[in-house]
Amino acid sequence: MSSPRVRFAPAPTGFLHVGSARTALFNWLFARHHGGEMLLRVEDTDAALKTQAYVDAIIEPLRWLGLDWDGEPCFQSDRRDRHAAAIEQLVAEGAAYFCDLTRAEIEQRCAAAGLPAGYHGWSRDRDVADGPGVVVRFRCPDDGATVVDDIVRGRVSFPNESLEDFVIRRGDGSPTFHLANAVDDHDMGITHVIRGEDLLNTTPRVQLIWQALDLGALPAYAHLPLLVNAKRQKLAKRRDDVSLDDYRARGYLPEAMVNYLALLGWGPPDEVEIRPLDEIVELFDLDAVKPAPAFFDPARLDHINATYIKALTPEQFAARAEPFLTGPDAPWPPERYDRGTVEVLAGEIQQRIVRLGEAAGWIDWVLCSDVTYDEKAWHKAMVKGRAASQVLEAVEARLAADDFTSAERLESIVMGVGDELTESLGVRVRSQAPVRVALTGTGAGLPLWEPMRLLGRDETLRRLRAARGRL
RNA sequence: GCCCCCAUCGUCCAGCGGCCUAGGACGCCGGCCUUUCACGCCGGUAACACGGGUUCGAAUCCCGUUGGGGGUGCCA
Repeated sequence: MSSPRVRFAPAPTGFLHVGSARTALFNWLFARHHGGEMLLRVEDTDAALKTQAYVDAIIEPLRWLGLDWDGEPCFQSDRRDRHAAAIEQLVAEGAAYFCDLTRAEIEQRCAAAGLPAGYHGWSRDRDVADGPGVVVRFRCPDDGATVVDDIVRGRVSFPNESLEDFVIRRGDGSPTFHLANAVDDHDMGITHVIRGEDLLNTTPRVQLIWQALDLGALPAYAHLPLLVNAKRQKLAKRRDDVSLDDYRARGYLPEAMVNYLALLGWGPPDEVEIRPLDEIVELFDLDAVKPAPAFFDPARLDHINATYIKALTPEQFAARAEPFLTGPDAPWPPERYDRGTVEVLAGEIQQRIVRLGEAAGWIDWVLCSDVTYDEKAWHKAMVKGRAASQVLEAVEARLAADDFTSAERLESIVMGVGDELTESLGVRVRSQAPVRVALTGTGAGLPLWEPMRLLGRDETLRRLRAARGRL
């Protein structure tokens, strides 16, 4: 294939939808795989949508994902003159006509004529004059069929009689997206239109406009399977978790998100699913995309994200987790945060978290100055647990004599107390549980030894004494 | 209502007429490891929606049924 050119054409809606992100990704993968170009076109035919905030809401998530585009972003609203000229041409040639009917009037006419709801070409022969509030409608053929050749779906045929004369220019003079789409795709030299299946039904309209304008060869089309929720409905803003930025904020890694998104509707032939992007670029192609809708499965995303987090080096992890460990939501005073501490504990944290946002919950006891006891854990280890008081007393005494330079030694000291008490009392004594509750306030968490060394002798002893005093 | 799309384990993907006693991954269940929680490792569970064709042979091709979804705007 000779250097294709594709475009990602989102409508500015205030955020980037995961479904849009997947569309952007597939366009990008296709372009990169074939050494072509991907352009970014903001579909703001409704010019009110062209604000910097709306545009940033698209661009920033794309950058975060690592998807780049060629040239400057293009705005449909900047091309009003070109669209107006195309509309004028269609009217002049009789391919489109003016209409001044309101929705209510259209319904009345349907009812009066005993026809089902719809447009039925009501103004075709009314010779409406152009003016404020008057729309332009495209005259669709009454018979025959419009065929869409789709890379993912094959040939899809739409009977023209099922197409209504649709609006190509609104009452306020702005073009609708069908018109703008055809004109812009042509003018930008787009060779492949890759978008969601929800737009498949609009394609005959765009093609009809294309032909009426005599724009030459049509681009190839590929309609990607929809991303759906657990109930198999199209992912929607109102009911589903669809904002890409929200995923970022919770601590999903962009490379994990991209990897997961690539797997919805496509799979590598060798079945290796978690892999670097450059390999995906190499393996990806549109003819391997499946037509069936795909469930956006948070559990699978979690697994992939967790896998990527585990693969980070301690330094990388500490750097990437930092935004989640500093800032106003951090549970510890800012001056107690220390990246070095995170690096030392990174490996242990990485194997326990799914999202970066969970990191704080595993190390708060190391960075906070006070311990908050979980009462259930306290009861289990200190009240029901065997010989808690003796364990704490012995551990405290032996730790007082240690210099806290070796986590390994700290471990053997604490575990040794348990073993000795087990021996002398003749029952199994677990020394770790009461020490853990004393130091961390909870019954489960990171291995204690390295954090103890980091905490230092004074703080460790202070916490042990505090717990003993509470018994 | 009308138009369009879709149909392999619960989920995502492999399979593109014989290699299929249908493969991998997630999830789930069980075991091992472990003086916390996890990770890791091992094992198990589970699908070609149904009915007709075509063919020596069908998960793979065709038709129908059923089921699901999308569209049906002066949104995109």
